Amino acid sequence: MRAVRNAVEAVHMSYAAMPEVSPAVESLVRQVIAQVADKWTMLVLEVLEEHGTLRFSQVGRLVEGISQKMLTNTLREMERDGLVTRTVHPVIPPHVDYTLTELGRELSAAFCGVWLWAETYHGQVMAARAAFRERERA
Amino acid sequence: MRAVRNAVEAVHMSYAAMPEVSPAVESLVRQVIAQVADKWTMLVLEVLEEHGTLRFSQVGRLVEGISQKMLTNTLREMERDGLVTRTVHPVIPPHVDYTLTELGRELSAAFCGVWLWAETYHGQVMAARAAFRERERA
DNA sequence: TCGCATAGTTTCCTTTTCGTGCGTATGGCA
DNA sequence: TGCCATACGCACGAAAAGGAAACTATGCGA
Repeated sequence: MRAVRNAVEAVHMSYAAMPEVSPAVESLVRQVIAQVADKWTMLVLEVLEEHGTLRFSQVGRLVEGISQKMLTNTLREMERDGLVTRTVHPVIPPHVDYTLTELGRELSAAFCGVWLWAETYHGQVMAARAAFRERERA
Repeated sequence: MRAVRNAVEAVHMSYAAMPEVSPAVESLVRQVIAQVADKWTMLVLEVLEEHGTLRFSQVGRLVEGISQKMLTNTLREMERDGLVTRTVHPVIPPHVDYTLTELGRELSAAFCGVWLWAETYHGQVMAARAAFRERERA
């Protein structure tokens, strides 16, 4: 949080001088972040942002590596948190659509920075890992 | 990835027309993201960004809720990935400092968007959850 | 001489996570 | 008369995550 304020206000002010966020809000935010920063959530968010409305199995194919169970769980949680809307067409065989809500699209945009970072620096991360392995072999 | 390109280029172009990232790079990026989006990593990143250089136990106190074991693991992984530098002062009792690298600071900045999102919208998330509980009680 | 401080490591144990496989409803197709 | 397709829910078990506590080394102060 305070890190966020830093970036937003773009200043080097004394930390002690900054207004404190209430601990309750702080813990809520942490909780929300911990859930939302989940690996599958991020990936589902991305494919929905990319492709718009998708069916259950389409998401499953696009995310790749996710099991049906985790796909169900992830989509449920995202629906619960208001990130996606779930539309059931009561036909047989079943047909269910998922779409990002405005909240979901905002979150996806917020994650862009992280995706960019990963794209930009994953080479450096790999290099760091190689160097680390070298060092610890001694 | 393509979502990132979208944001960066700020266009509504056909997805098919966009240059594809190689699957190898794609999977690397996913792997890096999955590791880096870890709950403890994010929190450690935040306190180090806030406070600059910190000792092991200082990080432990500031992160709050983390066990010694997880703190060790998290810091090791972050060092391995080149996010922090670890400086050992060979004295007794031991004294070890941790500082964000440039890479770590960049990542921290990239996460700012997510922190901001959480701060801005956690109320809406809570509301969505309450509404969801209502709905499923039927 | 006792024990405290520091940054871990290691062991043991519990909890959580996750994959796999099976069941389900039913209209349409062979 | 089967059997497939779709979007799950459920149960079992393996694997991993994670917490608690003990143990390390050792100079210094009481």
